[in-house]
Amino acid sequence: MQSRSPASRTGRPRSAAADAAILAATRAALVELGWSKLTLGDVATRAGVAKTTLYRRWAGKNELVVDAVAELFDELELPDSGSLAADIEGVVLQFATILARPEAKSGLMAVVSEATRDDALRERIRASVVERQKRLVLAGRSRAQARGELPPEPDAEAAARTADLIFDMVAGAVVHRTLVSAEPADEEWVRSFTRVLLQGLT
Amino acid sequence: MQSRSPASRTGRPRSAAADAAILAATRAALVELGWSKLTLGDVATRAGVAKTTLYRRWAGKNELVVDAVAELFDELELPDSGSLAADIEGVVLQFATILARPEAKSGLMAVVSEATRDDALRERIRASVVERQKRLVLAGRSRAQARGELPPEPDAEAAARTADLIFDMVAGAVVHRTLVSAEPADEEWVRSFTRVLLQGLT
DNA sequence: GCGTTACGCTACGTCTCGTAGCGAAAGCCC
DNA sequence: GGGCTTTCGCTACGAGACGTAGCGTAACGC
Repeated sequence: MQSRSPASRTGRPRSAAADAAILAATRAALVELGWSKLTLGDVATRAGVAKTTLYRRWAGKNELVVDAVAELFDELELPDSGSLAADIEGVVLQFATILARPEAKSGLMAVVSEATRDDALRERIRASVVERQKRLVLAGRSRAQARGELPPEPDAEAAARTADLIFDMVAGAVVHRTLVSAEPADEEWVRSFTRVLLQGLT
Repeated sequence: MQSRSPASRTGRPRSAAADAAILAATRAALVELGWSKLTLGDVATRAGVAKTTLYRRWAGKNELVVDAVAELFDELELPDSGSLAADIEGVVLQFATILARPEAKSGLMAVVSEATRDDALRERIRASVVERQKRLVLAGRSRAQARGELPPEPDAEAAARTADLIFDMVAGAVVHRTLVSAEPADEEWVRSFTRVLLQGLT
């Protein structure tokens, strides 16, 4: 969602239902057609809105798909399973499950690819997907430090670097396993991965 | 390159120079235009061939870019630096350097995205990029095992699984760091990453 | 009711796609 | 050299998506 200018309190308000319908239609189109064959005209028809309405809210296909996919990851939550290993396994498995869905698979990588030449788009992805879910890493770590499973970081900067590294390793490995190797990131794989990661962090 | 039927020994042979020119033109177009704005007509013009010639050799944009990008990774080689940590750091840094190039960035992720709905394309990627470079993991490991830095695997199946896991972790982390986090995978980052990975494997 | 903004609809020029058809060129074999 | 086969360059084409403009209507706040 782009921040509409807060001064605009007059006139007909934008339909929130239309936003939801458009994003849902985008995901449905991603499932059926994939990124490359998805057209904005088709999305508009599915959502029951005019094509012009769609263009008034999003700059293009890229921004629309980022918003549609970002919602998928909001259902992630950190389980409170008592041990760091189980916490990581739980979150990684959830992440893998979401990423296995076709709308996430074909949508996410496509916009990441586009973002290599579009700074604004990359920032949009970072803010609405990555930074939003980094909370899981931070919460899991502080919980583990309270239990004494992880050593405290020497300073704030090092803590941020480590969190970034963990995020890159977790997200990267799951994405590569799922999309490139095209093998399921199932429980057995998650256990092996967690063991390597956890042993490396202590 | 698709395997032309070996029985066709008659007629005018295909120009090998044209193949090279097309792949080079594809990389140049990826640099200047990126994936989404790259058109096959433009590539043909750059390469100095007719558009029809291009369609006679490749099924479409996806296959062409896979071949063009795959060549980039052939320059990877395993340094013989004496220790496993230095070997890994060297390869990861090479990989990161290649991936930082714009033609690799925008091309690779785009075809991976397309491959989520195209089994043949995914297999093409796997064969010409992933499987081709997995040699580095295998060579590095056997060398480290000979030096006693890594324990021998119990059986062949477990060895293959571990190799796959390592590949997913290395490639995934570098890709995520470079493309999503959009931070350089420089020497400092590579050292941190290698430390975590290596400690997790022993 | 009045001003303002969002909406649906239609129409349009532009671009890329992928293919078809043609004559010419470049090899092999006799 | 002549014939056969396949590739090549070129042109042209219909199809489809893009993104925008213009218009009349609908929905809100004051």
